Amino acid sequence: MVTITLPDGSTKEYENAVTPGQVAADIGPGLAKAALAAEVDGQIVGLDHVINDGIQAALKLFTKKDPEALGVMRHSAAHVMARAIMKIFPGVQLAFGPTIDGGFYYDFDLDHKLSDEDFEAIEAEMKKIIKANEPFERIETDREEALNIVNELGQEYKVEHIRDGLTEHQQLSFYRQGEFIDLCRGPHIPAVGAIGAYKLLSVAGAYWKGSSENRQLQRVYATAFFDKAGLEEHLTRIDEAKRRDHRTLGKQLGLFHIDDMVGQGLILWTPKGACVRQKLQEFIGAHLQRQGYDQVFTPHIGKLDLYKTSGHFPYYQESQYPALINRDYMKKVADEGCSCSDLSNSLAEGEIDGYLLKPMNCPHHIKIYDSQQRSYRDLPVRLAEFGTVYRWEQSGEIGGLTRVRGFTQDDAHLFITEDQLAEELEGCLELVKIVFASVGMEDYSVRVGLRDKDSDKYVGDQENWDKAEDACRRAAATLGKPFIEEEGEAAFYGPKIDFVVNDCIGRKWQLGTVQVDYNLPIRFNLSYIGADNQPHRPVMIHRAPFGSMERFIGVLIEHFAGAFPLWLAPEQARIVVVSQKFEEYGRQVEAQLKAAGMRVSGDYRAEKIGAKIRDAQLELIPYMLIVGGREMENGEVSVRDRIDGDLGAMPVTDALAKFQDEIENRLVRKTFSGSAGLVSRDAQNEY
RNA sequence: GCUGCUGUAGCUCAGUGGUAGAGCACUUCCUUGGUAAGGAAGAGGUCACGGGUUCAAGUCCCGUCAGCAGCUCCA
Repeated sequence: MVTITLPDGSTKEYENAVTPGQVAADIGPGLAKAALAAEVDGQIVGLDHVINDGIQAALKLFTKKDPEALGVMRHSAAHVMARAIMKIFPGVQLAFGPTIDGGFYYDFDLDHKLSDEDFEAIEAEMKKIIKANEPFERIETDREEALNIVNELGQEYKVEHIRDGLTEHQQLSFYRQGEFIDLCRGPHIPAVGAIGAYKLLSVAGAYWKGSSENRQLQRVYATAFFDKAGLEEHLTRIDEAKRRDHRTLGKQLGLFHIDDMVGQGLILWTPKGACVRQKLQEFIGAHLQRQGYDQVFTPHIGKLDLYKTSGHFPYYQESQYPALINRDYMKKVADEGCSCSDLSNSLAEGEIDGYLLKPMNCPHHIKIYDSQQRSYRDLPVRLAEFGTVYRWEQSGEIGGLTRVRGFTQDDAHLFITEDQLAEELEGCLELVKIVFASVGMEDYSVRVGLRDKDSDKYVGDQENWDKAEDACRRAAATLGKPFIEEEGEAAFYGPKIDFVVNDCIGRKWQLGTVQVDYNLPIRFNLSYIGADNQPHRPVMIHRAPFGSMERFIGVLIEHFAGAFPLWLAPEQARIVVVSQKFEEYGRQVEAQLKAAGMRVSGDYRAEKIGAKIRDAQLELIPYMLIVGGREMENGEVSVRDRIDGDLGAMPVTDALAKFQDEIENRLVRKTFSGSAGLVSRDAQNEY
C-alpha cells in the first residue's frame, strides 16, 4: 500500500508501488501531459521515479510553470546538447554537464576547437533531436555493470568518475535518449520535446574536476527555456546587465584609465573618478573619527625582514611583485659570479636583503603599535590608513577595477584586549553596514571564512584559530542576516567576515572584510602592560569596510549604472544656457553654486538647448540648470532632473538649498534611469 | 598561469592578399535657439608590437604585449 499526500492535503492510495507519472495520469489527462518532474518528500525526481510499496509520501507535480521543472529541463537540454555535439564530432569524450544559475554547461574533450561558428550547427542538430521528442529512459545498474557500459562507450572520464568519484555508490544510473547514453543520476523530463527555446552562449576552457593539474576541457555554456519569450527575456537581461559594466561606463564617463604602458591591473584615476573616491574617503573619514580611530601614513615598501616576520613573504611569494634587491647585495652577487638560478634560489629561500612592495598594510601598522610601550589603558589602539598595496595577481585574473595589481584599502588595524573583542568586532561590522546602507547596496551576502584544516598555508596554533573562528561566528550572528561559513576562505593569519556582492555579470566579489587575528601579535611579539602590571598579548582586528577603493567603486559604478547620487557625482549640476545671450547670467549662477561648494560646470557652446541637454543627460549629470531670458529676469533657474525631467523654475537659492539637503543626507534615488538602464534598490535614504 | 576569441582614428565599429573607411567626438565657420542630436567644412591612422611568407600583408603564419569569456588562483 502506498499513500500519496498531494500539496492540497488530499491523499491517494495505491495497492502497489507507483510513479509520479501514474499519479498524474490518475488525477487527469491534462496534468499527465503537462507534468515534467516531481518532488517526493522534498527530493526532486523524474516522473518515472518509483515510490515503493509500504511508503507514505508527499508528492508535488511540476509543470513548466514551476521553477523546479526548469532546472530539470535544463539538465535534459545539456544531454541534448552533448548528444548533438557527439553526432557532429564523433569521438567526443564527455565530462560533466550540470545545471547552473541561468542555464547549464557541458564539458567536452575533443580535438576540434569549438567556437561560436560551430554553435549554429550544434543548435540545428539539437533542433532535430528535440523535434524527434524521444523519451528519456532511466537505466539502473550496479557498479560493475556501469563500468562495463562506460568502457564499452569508450568514455574515459566517466570510467574515472565511477572509479574515483562515485566510490560510495553501489547503485548507479544512466539515462538513454535515442542512441545517446550518459551516466547520470537524473532526474530528467519525460521527453525532450518540452525544451522550447535554447541557445549556446559561449565556450571556454575548464579543468577536469576543477584542478589546474588536470587536462583542460572545452566547456560549452548554454541556456534553455520552455518558451521563446523566456529565452528572449533572459538574453535581454544579460544585455541590460552588460550595459552597466563598470569597464564600459568608466571609459564613457571618464572615471579611470588603464594604460598598457603603465601596466596591467594598475589604475589611473582620472579627475572624475578621483572625485568619487575622494568623497567616499571623506565619508568614511567622518565615521573613523566618531569611532575613535587614529589616522596614520606608512610607505609603500618595507624590508623583506618585515614580511618574513609577518609571514607574507614566505607564504605568498607567488603573488607578490618580486623583491627589490639591495644595490649592495646585487653587487655582491655580480662580484661572486652568481648565476640567475642562484639568485632565483636565494630569493625563494629568502636569503637576500631587499625591499618588498607592500602586499598588506598590517606589518607597518604593527610597527607603529610597537613603537611605544602600551598600557591596557591605551587599548583599543585603532590605526587607520588608506593604504595602497600591490599584489601580483595572475594575468588571466586581472580586469577592470574589480581585480587589480595595485589597490588602496580603507584599512585599519585594531589592537585590543581579548575582552574587547566582541564589542570592537561589532563596531567594525556596524561600519560596514553603514557603508552599504549609504549607497543603497542591500544585495550582499555575508560569508565567514574559516581555515581549511587540511591545508598548511596558515600560521598559528589550533587553539587560537578556534577562538578566532568562534568570535567571527558570534559577531556574524549579530548582523541579523543569514551568513554562510566557508572553509578555506580565511586569511593565512586568521578567519574573517566578508561582505560579498555580485557584479553585472554575476561574478561575486568580496568588498568589506573584518578579520580576527591572534597570530601576527605573536609573530611580532606584541604586548601591552595589563592592570596586573604584567605584559599581555593584544588581539588584532583587520578591517576594511570598502575592501579596496578600486573594487568598491567598480561595483558601485555598476550598482548605480554610472548615475551616482548627488553627493558622489563628479559633476553635480550643469548650467545650460538657452542661448549664448545669457552666458553672463549663466556664469553668475555657476559662480554662485561653486561658492556654495557644488561641483558644477556651464555649457556655453553655440549649440541648441536640446543638444546640450542630451549631452548632459548622457553624462548622467544629476541636475541641469536651464537659464534663459525668463530666469534671468527673476533671478531663477529652471531645474531639470536627470530622471524626472523639468521641475520648473525656482530662485537660485531654493535650488541650492534643495541640492544641499540632498547632498548632506546622502540621498540615493530609488530608480536610476540613464542611458545605462534601470537599477532599483531599497534603502533608508532613498527618496 | 591555462583554453578559446579579439586588437584598425579619442570612442563604437566596417574592411574579400592589390596602397585606409563610416558614425559619433574634436577644430573652424554659419546658426542664437526654451527641455534628448541645427548646418557646412576641416583635421585626425607606423591598422597593438616584433619577426616571417609573398611581386605585394590591416588581411596569411609565428612570437610578444594587452583586452574579453571561462577555468585555476586570490593574504
